[in-house]
Amino acid sequence: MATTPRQRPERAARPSTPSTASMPDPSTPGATPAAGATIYSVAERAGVSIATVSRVLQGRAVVSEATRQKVLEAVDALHYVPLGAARSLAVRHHEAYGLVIPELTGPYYSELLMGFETRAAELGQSVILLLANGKSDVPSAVGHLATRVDGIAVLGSAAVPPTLTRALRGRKPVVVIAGSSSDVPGGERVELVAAENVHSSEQLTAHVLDHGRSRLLYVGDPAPAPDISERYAGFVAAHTARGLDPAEPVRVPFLESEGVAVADRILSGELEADALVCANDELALSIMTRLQDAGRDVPGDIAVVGWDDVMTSRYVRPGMTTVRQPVHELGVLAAERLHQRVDGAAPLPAPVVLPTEVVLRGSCGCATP
Amino acid sequence: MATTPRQRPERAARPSTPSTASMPDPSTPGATPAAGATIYSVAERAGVSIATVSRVLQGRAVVSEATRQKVLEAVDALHYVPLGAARSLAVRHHEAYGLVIPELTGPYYSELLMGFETRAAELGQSVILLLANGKSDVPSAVGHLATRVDGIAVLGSAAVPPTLTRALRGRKPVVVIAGSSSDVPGGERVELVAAENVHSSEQLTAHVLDHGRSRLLYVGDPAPAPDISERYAGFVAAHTARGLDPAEPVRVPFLESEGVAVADRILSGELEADALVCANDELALSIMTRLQDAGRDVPGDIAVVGWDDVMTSRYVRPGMTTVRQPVHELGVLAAERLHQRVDGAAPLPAPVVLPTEVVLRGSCGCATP
DNA sequence: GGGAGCGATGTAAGCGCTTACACCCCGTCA
DNA sequence: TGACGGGGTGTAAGCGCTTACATCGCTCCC
Repeated sequence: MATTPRQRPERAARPSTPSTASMPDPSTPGATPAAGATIYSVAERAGVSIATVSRVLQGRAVVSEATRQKVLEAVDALHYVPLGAARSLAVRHHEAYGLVIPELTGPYYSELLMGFETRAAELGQSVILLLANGKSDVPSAVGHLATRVDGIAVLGSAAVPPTLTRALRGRKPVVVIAGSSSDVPGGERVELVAAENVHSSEQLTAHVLDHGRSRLLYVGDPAPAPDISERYAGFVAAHTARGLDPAEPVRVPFLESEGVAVADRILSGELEADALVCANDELALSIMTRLQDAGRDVPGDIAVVGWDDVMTSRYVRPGMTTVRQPVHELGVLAAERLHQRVDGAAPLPAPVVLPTEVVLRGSCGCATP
Repeated sequence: MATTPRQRPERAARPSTPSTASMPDPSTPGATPAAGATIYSVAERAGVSIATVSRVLQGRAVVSEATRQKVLEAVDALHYVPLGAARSLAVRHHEAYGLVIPELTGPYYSELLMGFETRAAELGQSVILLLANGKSDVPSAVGHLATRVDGIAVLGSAAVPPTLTRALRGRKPVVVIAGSSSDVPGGERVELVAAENVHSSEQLTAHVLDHGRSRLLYVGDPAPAPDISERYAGFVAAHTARGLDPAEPVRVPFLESEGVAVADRILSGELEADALVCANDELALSIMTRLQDAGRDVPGDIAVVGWDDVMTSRYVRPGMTTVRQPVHELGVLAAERLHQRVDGAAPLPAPVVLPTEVVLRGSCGCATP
């Protein structure tokens, strides 16, 4: 065998830890080295330089078939697993995108995440997930995330955007999902993707009005979430269009328990309505069930509609009338935009808005079950 | 200003790209550098060495308050975002764990993921998510994941385990969630965490039998998923314990549409039963709804029970009798174990099994709504 | 008054990759 | 027959951090 030049001539001998006799000597031939193999050990074993090993592994440079085989064998024999961090450092890309969402209850976030992950994976990017709820210091968590990704997608409702830009310092491309432009203060490197809200909410509200209902209540708090306030705007618009006076929203958090409370306020007469337009399906479902359990007829006595089209909305009777959002596509789009941006594309000047679809079932008064 | 020694004396001048005039000169004072600030620029601006900057940022070494302030100011002024990859390389830890699950439909995976992410975040670790379904080459995806994490948690049903160990080459700690020991071939660095299945399934089945039912069917395919086959084992055990003959499982995939098909086979008389023990709630719910829509009485004519206790199971009437699993805890536990293992702990020799809880509602024949 | 001791900081050696560039060896062609 | 070209490989310079170790002033105490 030709004298292989030391691959890393100056490399000091590993600081010899006063090794106990029980530690197997990594250099023992045949023994699996306790610590991971590196590109150096692979190169040495294959009798080539580290550059060649890298070329084989990256697969984007010409290497003779014989050499390739030698390298692959060495990789296999040594159980070589490359160190991603070293590659990232060298190529100056993390090859990962961050996704920040509040939590993962209900199908909305899951769908979004699946879309995002799927597209990211296709693009060869890993996904690092950050759940904002329950974190005491979200900005610093996002800051830490920024440390390890090439771009970040954030849900508008994640309560991050205001502080986000500061945390990121405009350093990385950011895509805000289902947020409003008001979330983008400096806004240079931030862009928006969202599902349509105002129009479909107006449409849904108009539909309920068409059923002859006149005292509609909007249930859910528009304040914190931009998409909810857009939906309320649609609710208002539908009223205004017919010269009606929209009621103030019934501001409650999006919790099943809150829905029950709202239903109780209706049952007690505190709240009066013949139709409820709810900010999401969870709310709508818990209200409807409570009303029914108390003997009220839905939609006979009171109509109830929701938003999101969760699975349960198909199963309850009457079926819940609601609005389906292209959530999966939203996730795909976010990943896609991030990729473009990392590739050097300029941020889109205007938000991308995906269309939604009103799903009519029985709870609004339609004849469908 | 004292002559600051060049921080990186030998550092060659950046290979001057034949820069077009349109590119702003990064060195222009006041201008935000186009490329990210590094620890060097921060050190230079603060008039200290990079070591000091690092110390301030890591916060675990004594630095005088004055110096700390100078550094923090520089960090702020330059919008410095550290490069995680460089840190990872230096500290020789990715500070991230991988989680491999099939997909994200239903609350099961979401809960698991939330538990995992929560605990991982507490431990200062990022979570890289990999959805196995839809990936054409899962082993290579897992291999790539292994490149960037210190340990991996995999769902037993993710169809990964058989190939997983090979992909990882025993290089990283692995925790298999809700898998069976048979998933662990070489098994050296792999350990298992799971929810109890056999006993609670036996208990649930016995409960249904106690309602006076005698012709029970098990719906769902035990073959691919270890947890499902354990549940079927419990079904069998309950029968055997009373000298009854358990029916062969009705092997169908876990899809709503399949549930509808099963219901149709019952309605047509092809399948005969007075109680259905379903592998999960999705199946149970779609079957029950279909039967009801066709005029059958549940539980009068036929009882239906599920597994998982999804949200819908609380909303349907009758409520779905089911089994609640400590899914969140499973996620927490997986992250916890991974952390221990990365810390040097030995793999647990025996699987950790968390208890589950039978939730009785009306669909089994109980008086509860 | 001159160490010893210590807090604060700087120096420099890596961490394990990627890749520009140099080089070598042959086959070709003028 | 020698210049040329090009495929295949090696050399070495980073990528941006962390951290062991060296250094530098001080204060403190004998």
